[in-house]
Amino acid sequence: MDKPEPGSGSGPAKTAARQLDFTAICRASAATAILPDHPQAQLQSKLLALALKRQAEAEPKGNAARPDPEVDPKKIESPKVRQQSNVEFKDGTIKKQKQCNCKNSRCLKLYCECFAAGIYCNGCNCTNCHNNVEHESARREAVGATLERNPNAFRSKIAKSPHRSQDNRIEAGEVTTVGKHNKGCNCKKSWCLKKYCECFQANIMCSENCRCIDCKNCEGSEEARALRQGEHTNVMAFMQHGSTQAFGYIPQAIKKRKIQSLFTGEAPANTLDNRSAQKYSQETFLTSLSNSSHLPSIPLHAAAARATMLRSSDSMYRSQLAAIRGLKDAKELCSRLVVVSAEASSKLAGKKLTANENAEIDQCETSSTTSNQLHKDKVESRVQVLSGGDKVQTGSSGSDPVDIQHERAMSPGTLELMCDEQDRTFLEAQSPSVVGGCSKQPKISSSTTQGFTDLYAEQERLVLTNFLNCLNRLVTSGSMQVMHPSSSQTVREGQQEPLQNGIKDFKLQRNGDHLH
DNA sequence: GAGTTTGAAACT
DNA sequence: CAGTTTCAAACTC
Repeated sequence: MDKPEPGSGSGPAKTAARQLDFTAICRASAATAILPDHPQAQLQSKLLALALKRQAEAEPKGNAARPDPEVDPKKIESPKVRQQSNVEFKDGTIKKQKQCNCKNSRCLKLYCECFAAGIYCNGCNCTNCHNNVEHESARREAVGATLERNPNAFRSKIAKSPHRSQDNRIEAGEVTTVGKHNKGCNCKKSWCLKKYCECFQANIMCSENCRCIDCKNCEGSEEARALRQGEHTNVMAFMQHGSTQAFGYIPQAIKKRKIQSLFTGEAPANTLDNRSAQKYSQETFLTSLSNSSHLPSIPLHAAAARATMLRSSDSMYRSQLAAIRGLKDAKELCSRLVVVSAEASSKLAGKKLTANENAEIDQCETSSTTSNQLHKDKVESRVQVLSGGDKVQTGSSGSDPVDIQHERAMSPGTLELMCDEQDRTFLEAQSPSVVGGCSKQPKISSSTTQGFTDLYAEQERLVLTNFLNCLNRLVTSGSMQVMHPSSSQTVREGQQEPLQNGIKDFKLQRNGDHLH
C-alpha cells in the first residue's frame, strides 16, 4: 500500500523500453494510455468507484488502484497510485485487490496478473516475488523484455467499439461491455462461456478476432446471457445434454470460412471441428424437433434459442405473428405459391415442354435417388398441372405440387427458397425425392439456357409479387389480431380467416396477371 | 484444499 | 509461424 513510488521523480522516459516502468509506458505511448482499459483495471476500477468518489476530494491526485475510464489516464503516474490492496466501500466493507499465487514466474511475466495489470504485488500469495520495489531493477528489465516481445503487452486487450446490439438497446439482464478483444481468444473447450476465456472474463462477446472453437459467447447467445444472469446451473445442464456441438456457434471470422466450406466442400485448415459441429448441430436439431423428449433437461428457452441459432447468429427476432400464424397457414400459403408458380410457368412458356426442358428434367430425375416409377408419376403429374390448370392437390398424394415444381419450372432462386422452406417447415412431411431435388439444384442451373433464365426471372417476379401481397394481407390481419386479441379467438375459430382472405386476394391478383 | 482443466504466455 | 512447454487461474470434487 505504501510502497515507494519508483517512477516518481524519475522524469519522462528517456531511453526506451529498458527504462520503462508502467508509468513510462504510459508516457511513451502518449496518445493512448496503456493501462486504463485493461480488463482487470476496469474490473478493479468498478470495485473502487465508490471508494474513489469518497476519497476524491480528500485525495485529489486520485488514489485509483486501477484506472477508471472516467479518470484521466495522465493522472496515473506510477504503479503506486494504481496499487491498492484494500478498497473500502460505502458500507464500510473492505474488499481486497486480487492477489496472485505465482510460484515460478517471480511475478515478472505476464502469467502474473499483478504484473500484467501493471501493479506491484501487494499482499499476494506469490513466492519469490520480484514484482515489488525491492526488485525494481529486475522488474524493469522484465517489463522491457515483455515489451520487446510484444509492444502492446501492457495495453488493454479490450478495444472499445462503437458496436451496439442491433436495436441499439441493452438487452435485458445483459451487462455485456461494448468492445472486443484486440487479439481475440483461442478457446477450444470452454465454449467461451467460462472465465478461462478472456473475452468472457472481460464481459464482452467474442469477435472476428477470435479463433475459438464452438464459441457460444456471441451476440444472441442464450447461454452467455443466462450465465451472465446467473442461470449457470441451467446452462451447464443444458450444455451437458446438448453437447459441445449442439449450437455450432462460431465467431464471425471462422464462421465465414467454415460455413463456406460446408457448401463448397472445401476443407480449410482447422475447420474440421466446426464442420462436424455444424453437421451434428443440424442432426441434433432435427432430432430434437421430431422428438422433443430427446433433450429432456434442456430449458425451453435454450431449446428455442438453439433453433434460432442454427439459422443465424444474430437474428433472435421472432415475429408477433408467429403466435398467430401456424404451420398450417404456412403450408397452405406455400401450396398456393406453387400453384401460381406453375401457372405462371405455363403461361410464360406456353404449355409445351421443349425438348431441352424434357432433357433437363430427365437428367435431373435420372440422377435423383427416386425410383423410375416415381419419376414417371412426377412427369405425368407435371403435365397434368401444366395442361389441366387447377388440379393441384394439397394433400399427400404422390403428385405433391412441391415435388412437381422442384422437377421443373422453378427458377434456381425459387427452388432454393422452396428447398429451404422444405427444410424448415416441412420436416415432418419430408420426402426423399424432394431432398434429392434440392441437391440437384446446381445441376439444373448449370444446364439452364438463357431462355430459361428469362422465363425463370419473369416467373419469379410474378410469384414473388403475389407472395408479397399475400404476406401483406397476412401481416395486416395478424396485426389486427395482435391489437385486438379478443377478436382473435373468433378468427381462429373461423379457421384462419385472415389467411383465407389473403389467399383470396392472392388468387384475385393471380387472375389479374392472367388477364394482363 | 488437492487435483484437474484450461488457455495465455513463453519458448523452440 | 506452428508446435510444444510452462504457467497460473479457473474449475471440480
